[in-house]
Amino acid sequence: MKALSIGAVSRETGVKVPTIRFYEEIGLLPAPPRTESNRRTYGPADVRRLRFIRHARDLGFEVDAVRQLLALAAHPETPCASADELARAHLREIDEKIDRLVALREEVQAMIDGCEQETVRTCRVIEVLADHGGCLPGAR
Amino acid sequence: MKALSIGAVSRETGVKVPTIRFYEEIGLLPAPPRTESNRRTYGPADVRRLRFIRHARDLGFEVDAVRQLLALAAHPETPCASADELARAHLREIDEKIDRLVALREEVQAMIDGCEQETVRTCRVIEVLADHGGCLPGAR
DNA sequence: CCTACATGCTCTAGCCACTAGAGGATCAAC
DNA sequence: GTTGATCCTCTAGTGGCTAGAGCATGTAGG
Repeated sequence: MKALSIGAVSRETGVKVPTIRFYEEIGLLPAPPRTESNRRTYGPADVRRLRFIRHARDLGFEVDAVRQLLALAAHPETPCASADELARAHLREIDEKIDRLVALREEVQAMIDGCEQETVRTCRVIEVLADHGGCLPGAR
Repeated sequence: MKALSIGAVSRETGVKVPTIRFYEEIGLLPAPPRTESNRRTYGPADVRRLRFIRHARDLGFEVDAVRQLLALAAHPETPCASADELARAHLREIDEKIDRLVALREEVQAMIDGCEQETVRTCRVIEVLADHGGCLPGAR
């Protein structure tokens, strides 16, 4: 009926045209039928799928996780424990990232606070970087 | 006097051997002299520079920022305002990342909380992804 | 002195998730 | 019929490394 061009789908979903083609390439989105002149034609199901993908990506799920979530969404009768577990794992990752960033923030803030705004010779920022207290070789 | 091999420098600084070579390639670390058999030989200055680089990278400074910080560190007489500004800009970036992650965390948490652990058909995780409320096309 | 094995070298390719650009075909509107 | 938007494929680039192939050296034990 009303087949959509890739540009129309892009406007509908907010996913950029090259990204849609990329998702097709990596198998996130099925390859759609083409017109006589070789243009991709999409239907409503593709739009829904792309929106799903975009939401998951926006929430920071990795492509592999999105693939799993899509597979789960395709089987409404299965228990949702696996989707839940995916989300929980993702939450743990987010928490870890936040923790790391907060620790980092404090270190950078301390670096800035210590700086007396004179010359580089006495600059805390440079000094901290040049001789990081409590640093062990290989403690990465 | 006591020239260090790339492996020794790696152990001293905690920077992996291939990474040291990579830093040389991108011009963060000067190309060191070689032995007769073409092996890199490093001195104390290289170790200091690498440590500086590693600390800055550990603190999340991008390579370009590290380059600028190194240039500043090389001129002790210049005012440190630029180093300070680099660090402040970095702090702002960290804050933005934290804000975004915290917002994300809440959204994912809400998604998990709403899930009643039944089948995928009623799973909030899948549902939220499939139909994200308040979502505008292109609002990325 | 010989033999392992570690370490070094260069070069290429891969990771993630796209993004950018070249060079060309096709479509819609005027 | 012409302009300009959109589409196609293909290649290459981003950042910051990491991994591996295939080879040449260095070092320690026997």
